[in-house]
Amino acid sequence: MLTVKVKNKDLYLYGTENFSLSETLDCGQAFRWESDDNGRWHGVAGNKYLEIYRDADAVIFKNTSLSDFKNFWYNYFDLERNYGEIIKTVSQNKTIAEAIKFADGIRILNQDPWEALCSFIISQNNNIPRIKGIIDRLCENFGENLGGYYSFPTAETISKLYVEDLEVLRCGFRAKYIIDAAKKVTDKTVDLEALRGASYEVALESLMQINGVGPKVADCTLLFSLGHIEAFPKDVWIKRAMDMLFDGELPECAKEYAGIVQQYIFHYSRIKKIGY
DNA sequence: TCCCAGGCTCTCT
DNA sequence: AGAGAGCATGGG
Repeated sequence: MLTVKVKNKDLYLYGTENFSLSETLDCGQAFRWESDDNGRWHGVAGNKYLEIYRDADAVIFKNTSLSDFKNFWYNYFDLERNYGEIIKTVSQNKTIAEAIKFADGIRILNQDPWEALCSFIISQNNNIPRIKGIIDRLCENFGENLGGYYSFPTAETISKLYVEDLEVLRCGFRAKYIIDAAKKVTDKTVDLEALRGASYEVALESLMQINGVGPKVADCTLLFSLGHIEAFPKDVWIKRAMDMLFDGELPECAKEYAGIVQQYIFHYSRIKKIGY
């Protein structure tokens, strides 16, 4: 049972279960969060800067109003979803139960769809430090200055640019993909918001109209921003882990929650270095 | 230095 | 329809 208190402009959230900030914010689903030496996380989402950390019995949202929490962060951190129940269901499989022991506090973020799409286009054939650097430069050069931090630039803003304009990002061959995505999102060739209610198959096909968007990038967008938790992004780690642990096929009890289970297995496979 | 990074496109069978 | 090269860039 979640309860909330506001003290001195900060919001205290009590009663959270299965909510680890580090497991959630540092598992490769979002690229704009950093932690400091004290284990406090700070980042930008929804044009808002947030500092967030945990003390003995609360998750503390610094300088956050009740309305910002209710209208934005509650959904962003997927606090409505009962992860305990999902873990119970998918733990019918012993291997999944074992994997979850290593990170039972992962939550799937509900990010802005355009930001997720653009970020995962940048992520292809790339590594996390560089992905973060490119996204930082994207926001600093084309986002809005919100007072020491920058918003993620809108698709409309990017749609008006040329490949040469993106040279400051040093993102290589991905620049043309970013611009194609921005154009198709802006002119509603790909109507991102409409994909929330679309079937998984329709949504996947729609996203893959974009040059540079294949199954992996499309699945990440669907999972991390559009509420399609049945999406199952398949990267090199997951492919190896799936072959080793499940002979390539997800157990029946996990299929409804494939995307969430994917995160548990991804985390587990990297800790255990499965396939190496 | 050289290898590779949470892929995708293009080309060639 | 399946396999493999090439892609921009820079961190380790």
